[in-house]
Formats: sequence, C-alpha cells, structure tokens
Amino acid sequence: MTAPADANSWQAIHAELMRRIAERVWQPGDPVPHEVDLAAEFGCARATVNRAMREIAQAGFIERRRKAGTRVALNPVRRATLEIPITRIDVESRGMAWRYELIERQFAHPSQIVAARMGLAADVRLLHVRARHFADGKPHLYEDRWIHTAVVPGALDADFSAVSANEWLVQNAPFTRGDVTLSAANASTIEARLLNTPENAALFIVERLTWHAFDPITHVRLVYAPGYRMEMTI
Amino acid sequence: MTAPADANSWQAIHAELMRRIAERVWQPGDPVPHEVDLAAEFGCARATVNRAMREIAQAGFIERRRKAGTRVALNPVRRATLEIPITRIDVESRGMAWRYELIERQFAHPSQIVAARMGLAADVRLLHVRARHFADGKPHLYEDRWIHTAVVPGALDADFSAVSANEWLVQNAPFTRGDVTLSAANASTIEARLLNTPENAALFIVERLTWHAFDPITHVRLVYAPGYRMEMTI
DNA sequence: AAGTGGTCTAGACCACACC
DNA sequence: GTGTGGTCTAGACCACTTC
Repeated sequence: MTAPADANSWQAIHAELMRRIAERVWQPGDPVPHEVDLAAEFGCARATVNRAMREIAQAGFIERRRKAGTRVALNPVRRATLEIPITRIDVESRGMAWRYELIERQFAHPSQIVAARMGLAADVRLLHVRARHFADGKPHLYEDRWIHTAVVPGALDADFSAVSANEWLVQNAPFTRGDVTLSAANASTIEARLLNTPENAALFIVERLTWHAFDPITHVRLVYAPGYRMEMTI
Repeated sequence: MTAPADANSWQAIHAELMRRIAERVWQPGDPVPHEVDLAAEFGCARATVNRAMREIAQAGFIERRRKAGTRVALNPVRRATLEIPITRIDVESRGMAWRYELIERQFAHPSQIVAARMGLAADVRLLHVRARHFADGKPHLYEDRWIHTAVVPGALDADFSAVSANEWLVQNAPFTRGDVTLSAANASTIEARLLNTPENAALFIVERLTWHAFDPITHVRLVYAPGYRMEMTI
C-alpha cells in the first residue's frame, strides 16, 4: 500500500467499488447500491460517491440510469486511449533525429472518396500537401493531406517546406472533432519507393479526418514504414 | 441550438472556455484566468468552473498546476478513444452473422517473445488457444492466445469450443490494466490459409496483454482478415 | 510563506424514466 | 407520481508548488 489517499477520498471509494466489481461481490447485471446508501456506508457526502461512480460509469463498468438505478455492466466495453502527438515529437521522443521533406504542394481536386468523406461537392479544390518524415535519416512516414482552405485560409500563406503541415495545423487550426481509421495495406509502387521498402510490404495506415464544428478541416492519410507499432493502454 | 443546458451548467462553461481556446482568445502558452475569477465572471460556484476545467485538462487542452495556475497547452496531445468490444458483439453489431471455431487447445511453452512480454520464466507452460472467428461465413479473425492458468485457474475447466476465450475471459477474468499494440504484417503461410487470403496480404494485427494487478492474465495476437478497419473518434 | 488548484460537505433543486 | 441520478452552491480545508 502506498498512501491510499484518505479513507474517504473519492479515489479510495473508486478503488473499493472497483474491487467489488472485479471480485464479483457485485456480479455482472446486479444492481449496485444507491448513492445515498453508499454515502452512508462510507460515511461521506453523496457528491463524493457520485464522483467515484461517475468515473466508473465513464470507464464502462457500470451503467447508470435515473430512476432505474445503477447496474454492473454485462459486457464491459473496454476503452483504450491513444495519444496522438505531433509526428516530430513522436519521433524525437523515441530518441531519433527527425527530418521532414515536402514533396508536393498544389491545389487540386481530391478523389471522390476523399471528397465524399469530407462531405464536399466533387468540384471543390483543396490544397494537396504530400510530404515525408524521416527518423534517423530513414523514411518513417509518408503523409498525403488535403486541406480545406476555405475553412483554414491561413494555410495558403504557410510555408509547408519549413513547417510540417501536421504541426502547422495543430498550432493554427484547432479542431473540435476527429475521426480516425486504422488499417493495413500492401505498399503501392509509389509508397514502396517513398518509404524505401519492397512493393507489397504490409504498411500501417492511419486516416484522420478533422472537423471544426461541421466544417471539414483536413483529411490526411499517414502511411508508416514497415515495423511501425502503435501502442496504447487500457 | 438544442437546449444548451442552463447558462451556468458546467457544460455551458466548458463550451465557452473551449471556444476561447479554439478561437485563440487565449493563445497557446497563455495563462487562463483563475477558477475564482471565472466563477465570478460566470456568476457561479467555483466547483462548477472546476468541473468544466477538469474535463478540459483531461482532454489535454490546458495544463494545470497548483500555485502555478492554468495555461493553454502548447502542444495539445490529442487522445483518441478506442472501444474494444467482444468480437462476437463487434461482428454482430455490423449486421453480420458470427461463428467461432476452436482450432487448438493445449498446454505448451510460449515463445521467448511472449514469455518475456508477460514477464514469465522461459519454462512456464501456458494454455495455448488458437481459434477463428467468422463473419457471415467468411474468416474474419485468427486468434492466437496464451492464458496464464496459474492466475486464472477456472480457464482449465472452460469449454473453449463452445464459448470463445475472448468472451469467457471478459466475463470471468477481469483485468486491471492492459497494453495494446497495433501493427501491420504480411500474411504468413499459415495465416493466409486460415484467413483464406493470398500469402503476403497486408493484415491488421492487434496484440493485447492484460494484467490483474501485477500478474499477467493473457497474451493474445489477433490477426484480422484483409479489409478490416478499426475506427475511433477524437 | 502564500497562492492556486483539488477535494469534501451538507443541502438543495432538477431532469429523467419508470410506474 | 415518485425515485434515482445529475448538478449546483457556498463554504471550508488541504496539498502541492513556487516564491
């Protein structure tokens, strides 16, 4: 035991409730005592129990409904959290030297797929930015990005040969919502050349679409060089 | 606008603070007014401001330190959350029929890599379970799992031909912590046969190691059939 | 030493869902 | 209607950190 926080801290109560769930004192599907009763049991205010139970509900272990009460979840949906840093910081935090190279920057029509995902008409023109990131001199990531300049006009003046679009957007175009899709794909001829890897090598793909309210900001396809592993914790 | 919650709900304050951050009223690195002052501005209790700011800090947009105060984060580390359902439910929620097939169940020595990851001696024997999941009759997922029966003795009696190890463990062996690694790999000969796909096809791989306190429960390698996409939101 | 965020309390009212 | 969780308040004390 290392300083279990005061006996009546919400964290202590959180831990005790989690123990009862984990050790099946309260079985899946069972009702959990009401906040008032637990507050009485622990000798604390209801708000403190509420704080503990709110966190447990957020983590998916219990389900709460007004009037109906609280129950231990039958199928606890575990949530893993993934931290998405700026690529430069990601590479540097692994102790490698980061370098960045702009391949192309021009206005163009996105593919139908990209336009559809962004919810844009087919004839819209977007800023197309292609670039490579290197780690210790070796190709690490190929980035194929479309920027909706109507929403982020400042992107027109940005020098993406000096600052990566990734970093510029994080600093200048905050987003309110994003969709991320992870997948695997065999290297195309172009990707194989850019990442210095055999054709058909299995590559880890991240596609990210970010929004500001209801306006799409940018769609990016990140193609990682073979060997890349994305790590998360539950 | 749809019922923006009372003007002084923590959510309204949360939204207003987020707006000031997004629209750079408060620039990255800038100090944010103190809780007391914001409470005065909004005409609410400090606890309400605290609730709003706590959520913002959790999301990574501001950094808070006692005495030092609160600042807008310079490099907001975005966190994406991934929901990890039971495979059966994952498949069924996509409107497909789920089927499961046990391939092998036996005690064996895990590979050095797996043993090392689980922090176990090289001579330990674990329960090795290999299985396939089908979606609408087509191979969907190949699962290669090692179960530490010293920690989960009940697994010895479980009938993994009737219940998937995935589901059995979720219901019977709660874990406190898990490491998840995502990657891509070319299909091996065996994997290609089991997933009915060409050799060298790019496959999406999930490796998951779960712990109960400091005891490793299970290590599983999930190999998804081509075309699998994992979706998350930020 | 002092300022700031972190938390707890006791009480209250409200929203929602079930009856 | 009525019970349960969701939230707000006003005040208080505490923990951490910088000064």
